[in-house]
Amino acid sequence: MGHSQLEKQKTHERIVEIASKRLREKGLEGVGVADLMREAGLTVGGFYKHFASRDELVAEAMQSAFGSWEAAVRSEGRAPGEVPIDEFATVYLSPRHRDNTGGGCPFAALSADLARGSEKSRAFATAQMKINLDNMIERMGGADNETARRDAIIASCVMTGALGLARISDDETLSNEILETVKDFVTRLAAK
Amino acid sequence: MGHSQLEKQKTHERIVEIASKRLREKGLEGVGVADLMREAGLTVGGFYKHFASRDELVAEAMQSAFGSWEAAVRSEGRAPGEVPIDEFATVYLSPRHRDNTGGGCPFAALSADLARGSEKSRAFATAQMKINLDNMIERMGGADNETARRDAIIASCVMTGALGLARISDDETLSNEILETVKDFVTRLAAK
DNA sequence: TGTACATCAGTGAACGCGCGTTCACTGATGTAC
DNA sequence: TGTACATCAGTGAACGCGCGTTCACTGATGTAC
Repeated sequence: MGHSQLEKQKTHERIVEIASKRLREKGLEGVGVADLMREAGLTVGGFYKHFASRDELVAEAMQSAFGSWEAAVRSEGRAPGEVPIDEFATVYLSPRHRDNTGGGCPFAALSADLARGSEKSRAFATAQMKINLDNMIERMGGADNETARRDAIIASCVMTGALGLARISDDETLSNEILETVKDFVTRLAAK
Repeated sequence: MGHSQLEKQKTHERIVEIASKRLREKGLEGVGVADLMREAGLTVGGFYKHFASRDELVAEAMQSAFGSWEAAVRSEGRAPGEVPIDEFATVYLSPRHRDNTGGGCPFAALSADLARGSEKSRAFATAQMKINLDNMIERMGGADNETARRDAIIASCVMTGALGLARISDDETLSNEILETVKDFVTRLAAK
């Protein structure tokens, strides 16, 4: 196997990316080091050439998840204010997102894990939450709009809540109804 | 130690109650059998005089959590329609509830765990969700009110979502703002 | 350009610990006479 | 009422497995001459 710096870095990123996905799917304690390395096409032992401990990977994977989420939210490099709210709500509240926990919103996927996380990871999650809230405020008409902050909070809560409940329901009709109802609501909230 | 049927049943219920609380706090995989037994004042071995496996306890604890939650929602034996929505929202979105994950709403505490649960536990959770949704519809003006169902879905999503985000935030000002904002919103939604 | 050596990403077996589960045992209670 | 026996909730040590971590080793690549 080659071991140029570039190759090592690529391997590192591959492991983080896989972890970022699987940890959202199975929870922060739900996937083993060996499983992740196998999925990356490697064996267990090599793990510690990249991370001092499993915890360190979890931290990096969380950062990666939030980072790529924030990037996705700004879809195609547009500023959040330029992304129409109904476009955002349609994607967020789609069956596609509901069925793609691993590639989706980390707040919805990990909320309980984040709430009981270490001081450090809660601080990080809170900072990310503020960034995403600001994005939402932009979408709701900007900081100078009087009710924008209030509406942004409400929209953030309904949307994460809807995704959570829609993922629990094994009755797909109900699951879809939740997504649709909330999508319409958020769209109307922003149009008002 | 005595072992009348009554005493055994009481011990059984004590273990379930403790599990119901701790599992909501730490997640369905977050607490060990030995820890639970110790908290109940017993030793590990006795566990299997009450449950065939850890999974069986988890199932019972989930039923208990949802059961007592539904009972709490009907507070003081009143029908849900008799519980004013602002009273319900005030309790649900209180700092007290936020800080009491173990004694609180199982949907908010366990949403990720429920979403990736077994077929059986998802079916159970979905059934409970429908019951709680019906309760919320009652509170929103009853099934004959045209928009009651829609508003009940929205209220359920904002409230669970708000609790989730408020629990993540280590910035208490933001956490409280989320709770307050959503409480006002739900109250207004119902008054309309 | 070619050769010897150093580096280090990756290997895979082994270790140690925690945790779910098992098991032989205890001793208090209930029952039979 | 008193005595012998059966039952069984609870005990605590032991077992086995999974998983995070360690370690001696490999072999391909980069570097020095």
